[in-house]
Amino acid sequence: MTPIALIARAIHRERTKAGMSLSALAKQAGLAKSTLSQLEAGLGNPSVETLWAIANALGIPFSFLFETANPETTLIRVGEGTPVASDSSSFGATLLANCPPGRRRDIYRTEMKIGSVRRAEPHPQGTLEHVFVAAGRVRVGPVDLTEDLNAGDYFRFVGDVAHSYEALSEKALVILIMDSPA
Amino acid sequence: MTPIALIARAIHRERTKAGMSLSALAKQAGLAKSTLSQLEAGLGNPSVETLWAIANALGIPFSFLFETANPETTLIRVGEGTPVASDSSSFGATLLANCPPGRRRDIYRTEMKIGSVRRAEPHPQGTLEHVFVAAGRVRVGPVDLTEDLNAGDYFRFVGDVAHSYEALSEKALVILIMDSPA
DNA sequence: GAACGAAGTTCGGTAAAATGAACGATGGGA
DNA sequence: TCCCATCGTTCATTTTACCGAACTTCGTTC
Repeated sequence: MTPIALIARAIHRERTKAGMSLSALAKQAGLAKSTLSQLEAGLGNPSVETLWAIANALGIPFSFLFETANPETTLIRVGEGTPVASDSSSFGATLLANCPPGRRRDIYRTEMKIGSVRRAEPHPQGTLEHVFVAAGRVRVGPVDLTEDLNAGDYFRFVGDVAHSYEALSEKALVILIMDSPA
Repeated sequence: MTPIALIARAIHRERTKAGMSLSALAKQAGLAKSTLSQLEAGLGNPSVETLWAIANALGIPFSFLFETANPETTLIRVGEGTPVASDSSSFGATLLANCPPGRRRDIYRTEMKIGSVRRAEPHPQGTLEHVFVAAGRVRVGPVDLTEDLNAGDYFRFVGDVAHSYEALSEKALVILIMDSPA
């Protein structure tokens, strides 16, 4: 896979995922339409600055443009889960998720305020999302399978279907781990 | 951090790590020495093909050139970190750590009480520990480089040296992500 | 049906990235 | 000491990525 084809597809994928037109993205990124058009066509050979502008306009991390791209959910409430053996009673650990080979896990801190729902378009096939609520209350999950989580709860669900995030308390802080095929 | 400076450092870091001279890398990658020289100097604005050639010549995955990858410790306080742009002001996300290929990340929830220090023996070479404080205050890190963290803080450090965990508040809840070579 | 706006695709001009040769600096080896 | 290989940098030239405007489609509206 040539890197240009990779990026061409990534740009197109992320753009459509974001629901933006080519013209709109070009304007947002401060690029010429023609530039974007050629990039998505797999022609051209974009520079770093160009890619940076695109990633910014799309609201995605820079590295997303280079990604090649069990449908079960797991919910572990505070106090649930099997503890990992520890010598000290003042130190209890619970394994929430072990990492299968051939996967990558990107870690995000996400702050949410009450009143708006963030709908996320499906991520690439095989993506999992691990959500840990640090503070506040949130409602997250696949659109028809959302869970209400309190501080300390852990929830895992598939990210390759439409899903949503919503703060139920005034503010909420969650750790989001995007788990995708390597 | 401008992406060009990021890449400039990444190229230099990976090249020296590989023990290659600038000239040798240029020849191997099929680029002009001058091109590489300027790139490492933080001038220039490389194209994808140029970066691809460099990554290939270095024998590293393409994405390595975009990593913040200081294998040392990284501390991101609440409110710090470069946010991922979002259309919604009520939803802010920060990328704390992207996942390099060939690594596994196990996720733990850890509860700590005040009064005892947990000393951890070194883990296998190459292990990283990601610590996110959900509640309370903790002191963690390599024994001579501990950091005091408040709720919401994120801290990453190498786990292949002796390190310790200690709760500074009555209770503390942290998410621990053990990041080890696959 | 004509008129309009927004979609994405070509096409010359220009700023700039990549080249290749020349440069001074450094370090062995004969 | 001299020679010469190799290091990384600098500079004129060539190549090309990006821009802006013109163009083609495709829906929508009057």
